[in-house]
Amino acid sequence: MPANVLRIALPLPLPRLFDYLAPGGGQASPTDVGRRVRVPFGPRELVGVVAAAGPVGGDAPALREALAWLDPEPLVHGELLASCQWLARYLHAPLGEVLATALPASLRRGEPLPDTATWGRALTAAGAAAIDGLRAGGRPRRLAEALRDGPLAEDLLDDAIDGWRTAARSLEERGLVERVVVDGPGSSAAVQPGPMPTVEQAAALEALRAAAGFAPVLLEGITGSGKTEVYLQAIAERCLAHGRQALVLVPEIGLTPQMLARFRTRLGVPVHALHSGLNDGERARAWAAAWRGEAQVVVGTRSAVFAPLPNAGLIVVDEEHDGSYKQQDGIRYHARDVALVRGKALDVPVLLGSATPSLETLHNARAGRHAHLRLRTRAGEAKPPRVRVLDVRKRPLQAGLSEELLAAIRTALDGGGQVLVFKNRRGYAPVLLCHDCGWSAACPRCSAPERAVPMTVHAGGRRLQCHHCGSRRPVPMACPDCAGLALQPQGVGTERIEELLAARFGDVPVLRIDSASTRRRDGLARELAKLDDGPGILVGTQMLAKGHDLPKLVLVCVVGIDEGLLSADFRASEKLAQLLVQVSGRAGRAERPGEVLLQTHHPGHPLLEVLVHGGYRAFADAELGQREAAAFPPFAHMAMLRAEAQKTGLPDAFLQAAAAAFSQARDALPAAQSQALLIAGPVPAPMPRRAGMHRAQLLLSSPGRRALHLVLDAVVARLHTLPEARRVRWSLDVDPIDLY
DNA sequence: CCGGTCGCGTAT
DNA sequence: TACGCGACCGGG
Repeated sequence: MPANVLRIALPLPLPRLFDYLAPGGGQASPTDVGRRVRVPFGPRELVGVVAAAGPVGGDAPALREALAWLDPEPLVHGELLASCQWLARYLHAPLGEVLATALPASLRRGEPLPDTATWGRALTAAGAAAIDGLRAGGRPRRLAEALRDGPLAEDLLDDAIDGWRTAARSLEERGLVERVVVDGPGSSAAVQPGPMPTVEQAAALEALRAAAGFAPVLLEGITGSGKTEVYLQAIAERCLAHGRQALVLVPEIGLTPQMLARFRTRLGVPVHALHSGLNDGERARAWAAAWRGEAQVVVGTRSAVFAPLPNAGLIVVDEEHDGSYKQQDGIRYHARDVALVRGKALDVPVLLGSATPSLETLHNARAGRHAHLRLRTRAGEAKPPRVRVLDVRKRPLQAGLSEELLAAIRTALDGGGQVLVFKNRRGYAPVLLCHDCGWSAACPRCSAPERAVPMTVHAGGRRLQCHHCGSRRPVPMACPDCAGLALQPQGVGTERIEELLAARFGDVPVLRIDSASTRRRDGLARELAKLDDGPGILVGTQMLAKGHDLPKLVLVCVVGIDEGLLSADFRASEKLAQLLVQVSGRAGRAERPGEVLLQTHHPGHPLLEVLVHGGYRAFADAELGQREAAAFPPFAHMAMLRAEAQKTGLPDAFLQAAAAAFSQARDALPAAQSQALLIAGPVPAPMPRRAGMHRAQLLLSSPGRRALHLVLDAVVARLHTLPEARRVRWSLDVDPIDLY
């Protein structure tokens, strides 16, 4: 009988650890905790992380031996392992799955922690002498000239010269260029000084300076007030001056390049990016650089919250209200909340920045759990935009745009300005309707008998597309029901607005921004470059609400907010208010004040009234009052159990069994907690069918977190063993954002 | 989750 | 009598 075993977390949806003997007949020791191992698992092999090592109980089953160590020393250890363990408990998810989410793909697969040297190119002596001999304007010449002042990192060359690798290869063959190790990604020789802090920025920095150890801080600053300046200063003071690491989370890939560039030029140290635009190798390298403590500044999107920080000094969560921080599948963590947990474990301040803080964060600030710093004035000359609500009831609309709106666009363009038009519907038209018989195109995989899901018309009216499952087909020539030829696109999407604006304002560029154009690295920046400095129009969905500065933007038109005003989801108003404020903030960042037009059929809607006259704060106050009255988050804590299956009835059967288990666990609570904990459902999901699956859900809600988690603790392990669980795909979402 | 096995129904 | 598919099961 072995003295010690390895207790290993494996990436499986099974809520337990698996015991193995150490590889090669070696000893298992507590110092192995955090090392990855390759283990046999049934007929296959998996990569796991040692979660514990120690003696095993007397009647242990025959254990298998792990195959091989993958790390010479612990990889996920100390604070990072503890935070992952906390997260696994909080989400009621297996540790192995949390660790798999936390690790970059290549490390999850078992590859070694990569080398972190940054490679670049340098001119050889022969190369320096040969520059003038290279064909002027050619790529090799441009590359050689770029390297004239010294070696450059590969990622900087990526930014500077398209297709430089081919040119480099030919120059390398001729001995003119060589591959060398350089300083680090984007380390900039010349550090640009920042502007003088405003009075408010100085006050915020002073407050941050006073923070010792863990301190959650809400930095509420209107658009243009210079939150980023505060981040930069705080990083310089708290981290760089003391050789400590800063982690900066940003919402989306779209704004990462600009933010990175600013951090690089201002901080003068290597800034490591961690976002979805990187390939596996790049990601693992950035993670490794953080692990080794070499990366002083890590800027990344959601998953970067799992970057190891052996020498942490500060965590920043920019635009903390942003929905992209919540992972919506697999391990459903919220990066802002994980950042707070890590900040506490690391004993460093966590700076949550936003112009429109989430109600959760505002609530925490009011309860005194977070410090609350404000930036109320725009830095420099910039003036806040004028916001006007356009009542379009009974007005004629073209592609959903009123004459008044079109006139305002004309005026803005004539003044040399740029215009942004928002519409929260992609595609040409949201519905294809037969004018003869009333048939409309519905997605066969997402429609249920009780609820037809329309397919959206795309490609200028030639293609149908389902926004829920992605299926596509051509628009039929004739109506499938009555064979009539009167098929008409109904409603308005961004494509149709683009079509109208292009026809109406043929003298200026009209750019439609969609997910295709922004998917590529720097895609959005490239598209926006087409506008240049001249007048022009941008059309897009809310993805345009953030990112890239547009200094020439003088007019923002928001159309189609009426759906948001009427939505049943309790978070819809919060999201809409945040969107409207963020969008409005994009207008008039330069010397001229911008204008925002909100086109609506509900000009008197309380949300618009409060927002336009009182601003986001007034809205948030009112909304928090309503949430409290209705016992919704942040005044209640929720967990959503979702299930789906090909066969109808199975999700409901599973959730019925789960509801019974929850109800039993609830009865074991003290009476006060028991009565306050609500079990709602099972009910069909708001989309009862999606991509061919039948879906249902069960919602738990409790005023106290304690009671909710006691019940989850008691029940979740049992859910895995329910016979009904085997016949469905189910998931648990603690603190769900969307209740669908 | 994943791969393996078992049992049933239909094709041969 | 072969094989394809779904249901079910165990994994250390």
